[in-house]
Amino acid sequence: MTSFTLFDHNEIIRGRYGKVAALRTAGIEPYPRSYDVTHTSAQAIAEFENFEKHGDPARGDSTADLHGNAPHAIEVSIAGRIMTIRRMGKAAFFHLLDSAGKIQVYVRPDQTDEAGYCLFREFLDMGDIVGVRGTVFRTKTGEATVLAKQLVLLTKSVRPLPEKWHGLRDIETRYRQRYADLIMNEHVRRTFLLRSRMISAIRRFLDSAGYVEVETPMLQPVRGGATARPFITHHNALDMDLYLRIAPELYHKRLVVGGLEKVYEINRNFRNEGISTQHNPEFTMLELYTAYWDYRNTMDLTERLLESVCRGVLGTTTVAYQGAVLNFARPWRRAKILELIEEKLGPRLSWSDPPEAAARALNIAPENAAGKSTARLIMDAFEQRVEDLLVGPIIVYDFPAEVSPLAKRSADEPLVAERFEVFAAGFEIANAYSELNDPEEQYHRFEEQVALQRAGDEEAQDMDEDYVRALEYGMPPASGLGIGIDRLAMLLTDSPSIRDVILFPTLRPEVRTEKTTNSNSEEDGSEEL
RNA sequence: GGGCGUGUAGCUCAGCCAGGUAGAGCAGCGGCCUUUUAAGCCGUUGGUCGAAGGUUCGAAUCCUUCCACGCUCACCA
Repeated sequence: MTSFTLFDHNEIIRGRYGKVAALRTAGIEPYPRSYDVTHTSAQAIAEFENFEKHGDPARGDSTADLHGNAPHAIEVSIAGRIMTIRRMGKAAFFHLLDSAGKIQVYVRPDQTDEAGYCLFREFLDMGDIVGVRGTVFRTKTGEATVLAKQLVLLTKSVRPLPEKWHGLRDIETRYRQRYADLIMNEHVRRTFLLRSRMISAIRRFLDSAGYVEVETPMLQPVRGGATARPFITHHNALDMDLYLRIAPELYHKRLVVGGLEKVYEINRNFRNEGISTQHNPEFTMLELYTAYWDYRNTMDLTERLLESVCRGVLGTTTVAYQGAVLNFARPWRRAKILELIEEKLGPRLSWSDPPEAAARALNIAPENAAGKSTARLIMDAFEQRVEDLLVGPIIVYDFPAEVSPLAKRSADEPLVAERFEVFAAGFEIANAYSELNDPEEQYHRFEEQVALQRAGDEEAQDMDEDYVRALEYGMPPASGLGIGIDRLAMLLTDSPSIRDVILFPTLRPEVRTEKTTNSNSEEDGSEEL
């Protein structure tokens, strides 16, 4: 039996370890090194169906018959995990799962090699990974099936798969054991394949538009580029605290100063804030910057980019999300925040209204409005009462400069920043602006952030003197864009939670009740605060 | 952080309201079966009922606390 104890070894697992030992005794390696695969499941089926339709014109055609001995049958070598087994006395069918999907295999003693047949009879279980070489035929129920001529074990599985009909449902187990989730749930495999294709499509679009992909620091001495609470870590050799980045923005604009006129990065940001169906502590952002553009140009780019990604990934610009239908075909509606406030909530406001008047018009109780600026009051109302109503995609623009410390002010309205966000299905998927490149004004805006920090705002940004120094060299007019990759993936895969599009979402550590070991030496009664 | 909900066999779930020997299906194990599709048929093993306290003659069930997860509100992207 097994010589070690681990996790929750039960009767089934102990029995399977027994099989591993028995395999070795029988001279069969349970974990061999490699296998020569010629076809995926999908390729094998496609090739067979093509053969059925057209035959082999060069040599006369025949599909393999019941006994698999037609002269010119399609021969394949496939590999994958056994998902279901139907044993019928001496013969059996099983389904094999590989990266392309499932394919059925037929084993019978008069066709399968003796070693392979014996292996199947004596040792194989659901979950095992095997290699099959054989010919493709069609069963009497019409399924393209590989008649196994040779069958070999590639990896013995010792842990039983979840139930074959209901699959793995428990949400916590699905996130913690994503490997089991991926094995059992086809829609999960599809979701993550689509996410990967989506990111590829974005890279293709930007690469062909002349953007340079860059990598900028994750470990930052100064926090900036967004309003958010950071994670703090420590570097031992330098003996200094560092922030995990909340945004790469300030580094990208340094690169624009340096003459990289079109840059982008698709990478992780970290924000030490709440977790929800739309928030994971680490999440993936696309950020890009274009010299000589303002936010109008970036609006156009955003539309073209997302339309192209939808077409490339879904084959259409129409996206069905949780019952809503969105169309990403250009052009999208564009509306100012104040327009939408009036349209959805009624009052016609101006950024220069006194806060008391704005609060009154928005029906905000005086105790909730105390000390807040007009900009803050309007943004609160927008975020709480308008965003959810925006099916979109819609470009919402002209945000208050007060909440946009890195954005350029509007030429004709100094309280307003040239900034827009894209909303789709009620949540924000993009944020962009004309970049502030006046070093003196940037310095003063940082000073305002520092003042907010002193007043207790944990999300306010740091003064970044090196960034101001870079602006002093001169940054060309430029416009940047950030797109939340996870949220875009949610939209395109119709996923209700961000955790459905992140392979390993952040979870509390699993507490294991250890049945098999007794060495709880760390039991020291130390208390968490 | 607040509110609501969930946690029972490896997996999917009953049982809890109205306390009285812990159940089913799948998986496993032993049989039968050479074209099955959740294969079928016969037999059978498997559980500290999330954890710890309490009430009770007796707790999966009632009470308290704690843990994990989900939904939701607050905060954020």
